Amino acid sequence: MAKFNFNLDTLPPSEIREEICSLTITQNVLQGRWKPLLIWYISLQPQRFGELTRLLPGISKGILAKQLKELEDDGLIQKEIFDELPFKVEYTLTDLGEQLLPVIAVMQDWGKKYIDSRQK
Amino acid sequence: MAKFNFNLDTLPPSEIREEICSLTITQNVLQGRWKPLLIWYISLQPQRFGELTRLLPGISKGILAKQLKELEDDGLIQKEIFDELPFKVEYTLTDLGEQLLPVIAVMQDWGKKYIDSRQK
DNA sequence: TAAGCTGGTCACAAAAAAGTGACTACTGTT
DNA sequence: AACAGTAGTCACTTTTTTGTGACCAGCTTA
Repeated sequence: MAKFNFNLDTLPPSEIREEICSLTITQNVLQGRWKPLLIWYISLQPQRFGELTRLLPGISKGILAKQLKELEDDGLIQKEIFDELPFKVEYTLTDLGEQLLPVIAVMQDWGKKYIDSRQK
Repeated sequence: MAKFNFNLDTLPPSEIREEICSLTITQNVLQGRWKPLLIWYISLQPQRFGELTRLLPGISKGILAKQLKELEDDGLIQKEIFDELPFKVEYTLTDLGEQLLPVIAVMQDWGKKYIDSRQK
């Protein structure tokens, strides 16, 4: 069953529907405990699978592989396999992934405001 | 057990830690299937409980009450009870909640880019 | 030869999130 | 008197997400 996230009985105007859809899409793409951090780390420099397990404490290989796969399927990151021995893999942001960086940046800005507001 | 989301054995520099923390805070505050939409609807105009159940198709009263409560506890929205009869309740954004609107806006911008990228 | 590195997959268990339906208590309408 | 609307709460079930530990195959180092 499709999730429209708006009421089909009293259909909102199309510009409202568009805002709801675009917001929900971004939310879904970022849904996952490690995804925002993964995108941010990969934006700093291309990252390898093993390096990400070291950067993120407590992440399991299973969920790391799964969330990387989902980010790849959503077109945010790409995977490059180097056939050197021992072989290695590098994850980098796609253009679409780069375009997501403003979202990460404003999230960080707001997080700092939140911390400030709690320290008063 | 606290979730630092960074590696305590090889502690990253403090400016990196700060970015990780602020990003994770914002992520946690927005975590919940309906929260971004709730914030957006409330930013359009003060909203009542019943109106929100009508705007959001399929949301249950239980989860709506829970997510509103969490947003209130996090200081993003405030609840005003009017003692008229029949009594009514209105939810509005706090200052901190208003400051979150840029996050919602860039999420919507990116969602539109994502839709465009998929239509090619 | 054994252990450690590379980057994973898989089945299962645990935890977290979300949904369901009944119930509350008050007022206004029919 | 019965039903609708106000805004919820509560116990329970279902669904989704995350974590756990074993396993794989090829290579390097001690």
